[in-house]
Amino acid sequence: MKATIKDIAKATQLSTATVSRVLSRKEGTYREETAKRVLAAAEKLGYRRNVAAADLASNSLKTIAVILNNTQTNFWQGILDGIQEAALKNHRQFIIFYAGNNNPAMLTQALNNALERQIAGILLVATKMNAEQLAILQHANIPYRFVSIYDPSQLDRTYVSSDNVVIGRLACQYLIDHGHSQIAFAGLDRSATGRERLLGYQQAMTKAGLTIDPTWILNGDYSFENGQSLFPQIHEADVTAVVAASDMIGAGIIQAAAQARVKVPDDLSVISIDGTQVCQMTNPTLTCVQQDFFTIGATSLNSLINNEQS
Amino acid sequence: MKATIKDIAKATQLSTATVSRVLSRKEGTYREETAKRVLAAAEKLGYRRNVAAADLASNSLKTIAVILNNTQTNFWQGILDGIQEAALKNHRQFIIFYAGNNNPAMLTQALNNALERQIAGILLVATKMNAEQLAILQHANIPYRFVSIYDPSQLDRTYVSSDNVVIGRLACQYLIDHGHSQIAFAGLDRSATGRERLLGYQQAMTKAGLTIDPTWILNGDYSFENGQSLFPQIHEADVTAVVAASDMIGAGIIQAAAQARVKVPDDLSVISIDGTQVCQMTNPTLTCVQQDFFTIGATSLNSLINNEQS
DNA sequence: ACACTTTATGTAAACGTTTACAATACAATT
DNA sequence: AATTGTATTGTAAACGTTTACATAAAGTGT
Repeated sequence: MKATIKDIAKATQLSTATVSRVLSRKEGTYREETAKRVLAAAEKLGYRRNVAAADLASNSLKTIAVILNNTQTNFWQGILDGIQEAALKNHRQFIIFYAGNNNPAMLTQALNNALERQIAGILLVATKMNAEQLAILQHANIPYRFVSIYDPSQLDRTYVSSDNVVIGRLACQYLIDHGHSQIAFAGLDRSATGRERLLGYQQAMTKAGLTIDPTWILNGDYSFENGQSLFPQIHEADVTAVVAASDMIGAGIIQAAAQARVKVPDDLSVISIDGTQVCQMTNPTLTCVQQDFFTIGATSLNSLINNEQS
Repeated sequence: MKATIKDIAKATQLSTATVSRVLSRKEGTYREETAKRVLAAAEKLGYRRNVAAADLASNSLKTIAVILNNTQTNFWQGILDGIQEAALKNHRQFIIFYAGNNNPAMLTQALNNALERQIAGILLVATKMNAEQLAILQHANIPYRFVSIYDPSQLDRTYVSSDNVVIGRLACQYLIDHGHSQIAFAGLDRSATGRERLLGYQQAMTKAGLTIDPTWILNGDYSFENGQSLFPQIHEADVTAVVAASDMIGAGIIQAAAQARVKVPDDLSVISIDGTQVCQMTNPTLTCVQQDFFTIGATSLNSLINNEQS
């Protein structure tokens, strides 16, 4: 039988109101000595606050929900660390709902589970939504942010990500600067994220006076396997270099290249986008355009709570 | 203003009790036709269940908390997928609390946050606890399981993991079978997990009539960087092969070996423990003893809910 | 026609907090 | 001495559900 504030009230001969005030630190509404008695009793009884009851009573939503989609790529950690730091600074708690591995049914479920809780807002990490899910989200009338991956249908300020046009441009420019003129772009998905990176790539090519062969653009899903499976097409295409849409894509390409005895970077240069630890694990190591996932995570949380009314 | 069952009751001219019964599917207590009316009204009003209130009223704890420690290794995904599948089968929800990157303060916080919610039990993924945290956990009088990494202080049945002795033995035996007799063991931490794997390694060596030089045992923390930094010691030690305590350790060793122009596997054989995707990203790819993370995750959840009274 | 069972619904208390408002005690001011 | 103000505590309603118990209506068997 768990101890409640009533038990503490009884033990200290105080009212539950006073106990509550002490326990939720409503400073200036109680005497130091009273606080000591209450805290001592709480400690002794092994009291633990019941957030559900508290939220229900106060009708104030403090908790942030994070929906985590298990993409094959691995940058959650940085994003979560950023979210955590920002949450700490703002005295917010966040809880994570797992949406499985790009599984629409699980995502719907995670979304519903989150919305059934008393929640101040939702952060969607690496999440792609279908129309139905988007409708649920918008209907809920709760602030949300797409983090790192987002869709073109999103309005202003509902997503937080790197500047993907710049990223695409930087990656491509790096290869151009190293003397390449036939450059593929591999592993893009059809989200706005993918499209913008592609745009950056196109800008860099155009600015350098280079033309792009349509066979150089290879769609995908950011995964390692996808990188491996795209390699033959890259190899056949008439290119000397490739921008990989993620580290995982890059690693997959490098691995498949090694298998096919194609030398990287001599026969094929690879640059990837993300900058996770994966870049150091391949042989040769991957050159990359780095995303600051920590900042993306922190920014998304801040943006969410500074604009909760939205 | 969110819709509540009261609103639905008003709209349908029914009592909140009946609405509640329909909404929580207490079959056989209402007519089909009533259910239709209720559901229609719920839909129309955009009703969403308030889990907090429901849990509070029913006093039944359904939600499982998962505490996720961000180790440098990357097997969460498999474990989470396993937990998710088991949760689905048992009609349970789970929510994840992030404990940061091996950060004791964050872990304490995550633990407290979890305990403040209405929670049926706790799954601790890759979590190492200090005495204070363990005391909190045990004091809470809630069932829990350590998943994959656990401490020797844990009692029977409070952890779910691979058979780490067997894993250590298998890894070592593989190398022995391939003709090695001087075998190092690198990257072990001081948890029971680490110790048991070491024991398995020792068993295999002893059984093969081989003696172990103390300099062959290298402690660590399962991380990629740790693998890289251990390489010089492995190189200096008089060994032809090494068991890496994790894929990350293995990848680190391989990378450092490549840098040092030591040929793997000709000059140094490496076998790793885990079997994550990382094994395919190195060059050469890593041979490994595979852990079934999915099953570990699923088993841990099942074990938890089948023994909740504990 | 009777008692008895079954089915469907309603009434109201309970869960553990928070908080508006009321009440008290005491000090300071006039 | 009466008044006002301030600091501290208490009273009780409210949050959105669930559920034991009560009730009513309809069906069953004799």
